Amino acid sequence: MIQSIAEPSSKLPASSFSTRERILGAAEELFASHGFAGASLRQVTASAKVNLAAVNYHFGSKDNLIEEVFRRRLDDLNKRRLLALEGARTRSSPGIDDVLDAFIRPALELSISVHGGTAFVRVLARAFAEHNDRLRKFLSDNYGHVLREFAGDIATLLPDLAKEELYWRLDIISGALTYAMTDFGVIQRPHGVSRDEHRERGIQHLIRFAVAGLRAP
Amino acid sequence: MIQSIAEPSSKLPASSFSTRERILGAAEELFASHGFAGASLRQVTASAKVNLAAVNYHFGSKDNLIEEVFRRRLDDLNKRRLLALEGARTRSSPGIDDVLDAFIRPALELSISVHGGTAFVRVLARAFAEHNDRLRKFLSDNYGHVLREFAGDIATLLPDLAKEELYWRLDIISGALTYAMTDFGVIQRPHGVSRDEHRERGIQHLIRFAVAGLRAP
DNA sequence: CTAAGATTCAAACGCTCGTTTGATTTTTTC
DNA sequence: GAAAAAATCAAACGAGCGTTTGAATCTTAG
Repeated sequence: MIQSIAEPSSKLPASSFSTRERILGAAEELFASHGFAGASLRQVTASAKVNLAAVNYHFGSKDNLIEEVFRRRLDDLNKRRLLALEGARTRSSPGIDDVLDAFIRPALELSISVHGGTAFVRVLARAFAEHNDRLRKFLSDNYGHVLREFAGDIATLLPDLAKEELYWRLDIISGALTYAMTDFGVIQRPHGVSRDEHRERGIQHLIRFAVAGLRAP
Repeated sequence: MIQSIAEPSSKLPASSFSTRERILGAAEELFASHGFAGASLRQVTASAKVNLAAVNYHFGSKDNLIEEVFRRRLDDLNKRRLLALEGARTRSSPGIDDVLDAFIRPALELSISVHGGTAFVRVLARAFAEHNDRLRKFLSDNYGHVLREFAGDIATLLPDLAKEELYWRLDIISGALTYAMTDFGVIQRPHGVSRDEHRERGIQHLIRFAVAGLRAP
């Protein structure tokens, strides 16, 4: 019979785990390059080298698979961001750049160090473009409290900045960060510079830019 | 017989013009909300109240229709941006904010004053998320020279800023601008503030943020 | 007015989509 | 090692996809 979908983390036989993970990895890659509607389950299962019916068996539907692709990465990203923020707080006198770094660096590390992370960041950017209400609510639930946490810390560091203004600027930074991490831009990667190095440079530029923007009069 | 697709601007009977425009408008709206793969030609033609075959008759294919949706708006946007830049140049002593305004304001005006402009901006954001090579080449062809024009002016205003750094920052601004204009963000529109007013405020914040970011040490 | 051309239309084409089914194989449990 | 449960599989389902066709209708020009 079909196993419970409601508790995906309940103890699963090791054999099924492999199939599940293979599907998630292939889906992440294909959603990144073709979009949610553009990537078919036949492409996904072929790439994952599993049977077509495995998706509906393990996830119930394509929509649930999409959601699971997000959950797997976002849970981890949020934990790392909050951990990095804790680290910045315990520093002697943390500056705005420290807080911003705690926000940006985990996303950078995800995008370069985690296998499949590059694809996931592109999936995330697609999610922003989707005005799909279900997806937005899901992201807001998994994302909103982290943003508020960071906003609180920056607010105490910039006491003269109006709350509304601060939220606007953090929102702009989020957009620019998403954009910067996905190689959307027109900037060509120079010869002799690796893809990871190129992205690292982009983030350095972004942090400098963002700090100055936050401090704007 | 089927008319030439190669010259869409050649004199067309007025009657066909109406059908063409209705298709473009409906496609723009549906591509914005469901994506290029997610919106079907049957949805488009139903929304436009034209026959299904009209799309292939007037545009040849779905891909050509997508391209035409971009061309219609981008030609105009680019003209307005370069015109605004000309205006800034003839000013007595134009500052960075004047140049940035010339870049951002036409996009803002498109998104609030032009019928369908809001939808188009969302379509544009989707195009960024698509790594579709054909689309990227098309956008680069229609967009690259304008970006270079603005970069040149800002470079003379910030002579100490390295070329590479400048291009990075302009790229970040482009991403943030696209993001800001599409209501991607998490900021809720306050009660009593119209949608247009809300977007106008966002742009004001963006310009202030961007000017400070460009001037970053 | 009439012939020619441009446009619209209903219908169908072959294809791929997400999902379901029921049998079969593998794994777990006692 | 046999019964139960979980997982995999090939095959098919109806639906929707982009595109094509050929006839019908409308518009234009001589």
